[in-house]
Amino acid sequence: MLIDRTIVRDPIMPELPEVEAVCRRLRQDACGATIASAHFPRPGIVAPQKPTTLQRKLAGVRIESIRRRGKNILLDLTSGDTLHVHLRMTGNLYVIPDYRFRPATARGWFELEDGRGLIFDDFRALGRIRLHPTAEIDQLLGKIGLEPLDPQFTLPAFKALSAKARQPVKIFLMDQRHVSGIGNIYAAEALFQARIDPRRAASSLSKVRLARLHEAIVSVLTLAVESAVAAYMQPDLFHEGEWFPVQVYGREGEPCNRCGRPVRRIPQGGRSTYYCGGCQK
DNA sequence: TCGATCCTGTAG
DNA sequence: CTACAGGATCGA
Repeated sequence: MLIDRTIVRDPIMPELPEVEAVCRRLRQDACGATIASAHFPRPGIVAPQKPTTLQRKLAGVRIESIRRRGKNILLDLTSGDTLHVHLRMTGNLYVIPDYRFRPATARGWFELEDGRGLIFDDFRALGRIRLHPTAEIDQLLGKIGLEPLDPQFTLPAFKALSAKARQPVKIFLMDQRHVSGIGNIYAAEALFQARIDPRRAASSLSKVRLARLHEAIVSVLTLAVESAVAAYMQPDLFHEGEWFPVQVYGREGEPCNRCGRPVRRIPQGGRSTYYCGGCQK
């Protein structure tokens, strides 16, 4: 197999800002492109659908538009179907100049009519690709919550959601049924900015804290989208960088940038939560 | 609400 | 060797 060694794309750790950056790049590179053939060397990526079914339905179809919903990437096709891609932990989706020079970690790939390749790159192979009629997509994603950067994500809407949630607020933020697109990093960062203890029940937060958290979510994600897009739109080379000034995530034991006390790591819902016990109450 | 599961890789 | 990794789903 031919292996690409010139185009290096590190895993992008996809939460909302990174997925948004991928979508913007794809709109530039893949909108209007026609799929000549589809290939799924790892059938688990499309399960429970069959690779042969997708191959049949995708051949000769044009990509009309590209949307994002939470962490989901939606490619609307001229056939009336929508290709639904979820990057999970380590996935990436991008176009390369020649489909033959794809990386060994391409778990799904599409030969485009002009010879380029649309690559679903995911070394851990946890990501998913599905094909559904466009008309059914909204229903399939119906359980997904509000877009945190949409105008509908108002403080009253956020308040109404949190009032019903007995979960710790960190778990609540990562629950895609309430607000969509927030993952482990940005949940921790928003809570730090809002100075809220991640262990507190979402429904127990005061008006003032809720307002602070709402504002923190919007400002953290807005900054992260801008930085992620700027980094990802670079044409040739992309490396994961310090595009977001991380305050607590992954900084266990290091001094808090606000009060100097060591950042803590605790398990929550089977994941790590990072926070400062000194200034997050 | 927990743990297992899907995978591969790295750090300790 | 074990623990952990930014996600999501399933069953107990």
